[in-house]
Amino acid sequence: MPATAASQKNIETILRQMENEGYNGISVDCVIFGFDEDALKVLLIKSDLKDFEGKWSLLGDLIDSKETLDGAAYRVLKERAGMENVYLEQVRSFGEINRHPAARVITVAYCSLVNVQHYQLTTLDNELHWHTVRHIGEMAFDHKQIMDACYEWLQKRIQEHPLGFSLLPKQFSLRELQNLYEAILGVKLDRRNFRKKFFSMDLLEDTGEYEADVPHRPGKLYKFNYEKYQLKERKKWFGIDF
Amino acid sequence: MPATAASQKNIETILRQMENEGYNGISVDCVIFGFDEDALKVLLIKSDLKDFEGKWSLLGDLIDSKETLDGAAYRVLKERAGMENVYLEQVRSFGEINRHPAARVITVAYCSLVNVQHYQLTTLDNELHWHTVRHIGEMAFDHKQIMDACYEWLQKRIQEHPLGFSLLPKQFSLRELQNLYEAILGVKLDRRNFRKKFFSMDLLEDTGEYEADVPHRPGKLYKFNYEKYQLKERKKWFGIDF
DNA sequence: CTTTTAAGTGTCTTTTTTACACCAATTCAG
DNA sequence: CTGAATTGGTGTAAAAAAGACACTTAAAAG
Repeated sequence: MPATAASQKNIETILRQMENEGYNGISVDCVIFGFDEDALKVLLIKSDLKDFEGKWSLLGDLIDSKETLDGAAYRVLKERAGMENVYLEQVRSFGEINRHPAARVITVAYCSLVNVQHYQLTTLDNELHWHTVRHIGEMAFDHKQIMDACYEWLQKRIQEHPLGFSLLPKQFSLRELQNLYEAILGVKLDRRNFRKKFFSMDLLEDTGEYEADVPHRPGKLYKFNYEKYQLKERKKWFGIDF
Repeated sequence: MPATAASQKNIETILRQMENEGYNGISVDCVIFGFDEDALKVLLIKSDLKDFEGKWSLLGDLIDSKETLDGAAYRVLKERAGMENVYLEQVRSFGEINRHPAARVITVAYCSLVNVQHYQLTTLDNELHWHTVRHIGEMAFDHKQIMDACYEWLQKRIQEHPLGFSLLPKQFSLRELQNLYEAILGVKLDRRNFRKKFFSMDLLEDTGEYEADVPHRPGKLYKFNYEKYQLKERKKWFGIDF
């Protein structure tokens, strides 16, 4: 039986047979971060393995031999969370020998950031939930370790690439943007310097509109100018520093 | 037949059988960069596959189900190049469906930097050679693409971590250090600013000795203070910029 | 109309980066 | 022995970026 994308029923059987034949399994695991109520969340699913009953795990599956790594990651996201049009990036692979109880499985971790509001989880998926990153304890497999690695990757990545805007509505206030960065980076930033920095990058476009339904002075709404960002040739800059 | 570390003779047979049974293979490939005569080199081996006769390839092998990813990478380096005590880092995985002609093989790329002088290749290994990175053309498999990705990774990595010192003798002049950075980054750097930057990091230790056998004024020799580097707590610094 | 909350703004200081030029030490060629 | 060639070693000024910091304004809630 090939190591194909398997239904959840027989995955343990497949893995055990694969193990007996001396093969390695390969899977992808998706770490989907979302942002809601000023806190960073991550999308987890109840583990379907007896060994990890009650524990939470990442969205993953074995890779089919007819799909690419990226393809498998997108498929998992669609099959297990109904998510499409999400931008995934590979973080790294994890290959400790006993990381999976049933067999030797090497996994490739993928990471993404989405707007929680854009992906209302169907109530059918009551095994699928957003968890506040700060409050997550033990997880199934080595998934805590994978999630931590992805979180560190994200903190670095978001400082160098405009990932954050996918977590915000199309139009957002600078407060929302700053809350997002503070939640992900885990620090407080100076409001004035934050604004100065973003305005100097010249990638935010004033929409002329204002926040509504806030119990205080409403802020201007901006949108991110992706075209301008694409045009800016990536600054190769050489700042040796360690 | 398990997907174990296989002798070169039957690797194609193993792969074909694995392919027939619907399994994915997993390999590691090592991109070993070295520095010699002011040029960046990479260690390549003649491909052992008929499909790629005469082409150069990275040092790689299938992963055994009883070894970790890192372990496999270190084993490959020892078995195929006789290298030990090398620091390897995982870069990322490559999983295009047809990247290997005999079967579906996903590979995890590892990267390192070594001092070419420390690893004289035995003349027995006349299939193993250092190649100037700038001059490399076509390679076997998707190994050119992997090497390019590792090269980009290296350029970024060396600006944030003191990888470069493993390519230099224990004691080195600032010119040697600068040549190294210029070779890897592919740019010319201002000599005075380069020196200022490195001295301000306070990680170079004056040995009191001087270069010898140079056809010009000899420079002071320094060594890198790894202890001091370890002590410096990693500066988590928040400089949003893209 | 008072309180609360966050929006919006500007300046000064410090740090970092960049640009740039001269004299000194050594080898080599003649 | 001398001059040419080559690289070592140094400092400063200007520009850019980062960091610290306080007050007025707009809206909502009571």
